[in-house]
Amino acid sequence: MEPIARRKTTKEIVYDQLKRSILSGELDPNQMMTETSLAESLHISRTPVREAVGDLTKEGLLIHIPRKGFKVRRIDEDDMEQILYLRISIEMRSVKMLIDHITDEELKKLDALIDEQQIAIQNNDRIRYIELDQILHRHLLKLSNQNILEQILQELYNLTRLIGHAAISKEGRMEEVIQEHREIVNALRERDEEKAADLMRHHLLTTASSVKKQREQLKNNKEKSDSLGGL
Amino acid sequence: MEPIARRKTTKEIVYDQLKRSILSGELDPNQMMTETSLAESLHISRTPVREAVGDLTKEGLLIHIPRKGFKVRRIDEDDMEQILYLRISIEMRSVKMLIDHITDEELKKLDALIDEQQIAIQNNDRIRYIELDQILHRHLLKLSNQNILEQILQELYNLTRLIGHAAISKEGRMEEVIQEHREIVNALRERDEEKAADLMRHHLLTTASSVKKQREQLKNNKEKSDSLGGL
DNA sequence: GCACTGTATTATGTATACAGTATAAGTGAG
DNA sequence: CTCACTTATACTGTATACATAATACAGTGC
Repeated sequence: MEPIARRKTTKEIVYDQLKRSILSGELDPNQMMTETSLAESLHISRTPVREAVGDLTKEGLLIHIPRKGFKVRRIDEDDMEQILYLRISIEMRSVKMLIDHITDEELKKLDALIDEQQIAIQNNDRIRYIELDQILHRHLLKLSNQNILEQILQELYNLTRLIGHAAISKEGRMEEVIQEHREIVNALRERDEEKAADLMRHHLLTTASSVKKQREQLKNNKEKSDSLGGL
Repeated sequence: MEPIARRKTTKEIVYDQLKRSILSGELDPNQMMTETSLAESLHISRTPVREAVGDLTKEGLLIHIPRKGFKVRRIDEDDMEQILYLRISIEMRSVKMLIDHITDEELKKLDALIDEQQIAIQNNDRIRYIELDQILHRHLLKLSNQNILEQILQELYNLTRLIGHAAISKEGRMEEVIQEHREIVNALRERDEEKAADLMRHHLLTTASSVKKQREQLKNNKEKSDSLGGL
C-alpha cells in the first residue's frame, strides 16, 4: 500500500510558505523580518517559525543579521558563476551515470514532463514552468542514483532561483529551453553518452548566459525608472 | 581593543561537541540517541539539543529515524565516489582561481600549515593531522574567493570524515600526503596552473584510493575478529 | 546644541509544560 | 502458544514563559 501522507507539521507549512515567497520573489530582499513578527502574522508560536527560518538560513536562502532579523539573500554575478560551474559538473555526471540503465518507461516520463512544461508556457504560467524545470533536472539526478549529488544540486537550484523569476523566464528563452530539453532526452534515448552530456553542458551554459543578459537588462531598466522617479 | 569573543550559546556547545564525537568516530553508528536522552545526559533542556541535532541532520552527519531517534550516518562506497568527484571539481577550480593572485605571504602561510601537519605526524597526533588537512584545503578555497564552493566543500569534507579516522590516517599514507601538499604549493609558487590543478586531482584520487584500500582492510580484520569472537 | 548615561524596547536563547501519536508492552481470550 | 486488543511509554511538535543582552531612545547635564 501507499504510505499514508503524514499531515504536515506547522514548521513544514511555514517553511514551504516562506520558501515559496522567497523564491517567487514576492518577498522584498530589503525587508527585515523577525521570528516574532513572523509568528505573530501567522498566529502561531515562535517555535516552528524559529525552526523554519533556521533551516532556510542554513540553506542560504535567508541571511540572519544578529539582533536585526532575517532577510532574503542576494546572489551576485560571482555566485552565479560558481553555481553554474558546479551544476555543469553534477549534471554531466548525472547524464553519464544514468544513460546505460534508463528504461523506455522512464524516457516517456521525461517526455511527459517536457510536454507539461510546454503547456505551462502556452498558458503563460511562469511559476509552473520554473517548477517543472526543477522537477525535470532533479528527476535526472534521481535516475542516475547519485544521492549526494542530488542533495547538493537541490541546494544549488534553490540558490539559482534567488536570481528571480523575471530573469529566468525571459520571453523566447523558454521555448529554446524546451527544445534543448527534448534534445537531451533524445540523446539519452539514442544512448549517446557524449552527445547527451555535451547537450546538457550547452543547455546550462546558454541558460546562464541568457539569465545574465536578462539580468543586466532588468537592472538597466530599473536604474532608468529609478532616476526618473527621482525627478 | 580586541573585540570580546561572544560567549558560545548552549546550542553551539552541543553542536560542536556532538560533531566532534561523530567525526572522531567515538560515537557508535549503531547507537541511537534521542533529544531527550542527550538533553538529560548533558543536563540541559531539549531546546538547544533539538536545534543542534536538527542542524547536524541537515548537514547529513546524523540521520533521523522517526519515533526512534538519531544515529550517525554511514557512508558507502558509492557516496565516497560522488564526494570525490565533486571535491575534484571544486578544488581544481579553486586552484585555478587563486593561482594568479596568491601572494608570497599567503604561500608562506600554506608552508607553515604543512609544517605543522608534519609535526602532528611526528607526534602521532592523528586528530590534529586530519584537522590540519581540512584547514589547508579550506584555506585554499578561501584564497580562491569562491564562497559558495567553499560552503559546499565544507559539507563534503564533513561527510568525508564519516569514513573514520582509521581509514584516513593510514600508516605511511600521511607522509605521502605531506609530500603531495608540498608539491601543490610549489606549483602554486611557480604559477603553473596546469601542474597545480593536476597535482590536486592526483592528490585527491590517491587519497581516495588509499582510503578505499584501508577501509577494506579494516573491514576484513573486523570480520575475522567477529567470527573468532563468535566461537 | 551636543554628549553621555540610564531606561525601555526588542530579538533571541533556553527552559518547561503539554498534547498527540506511534510503538512497545502487557493482558487476556481462543 | 499465538493473536488481537488494550494500555502504557516515549518521541516529537508546539506553545508559553522567562532571562539576557543589545539596540534605540530619551532625558539630563554641560
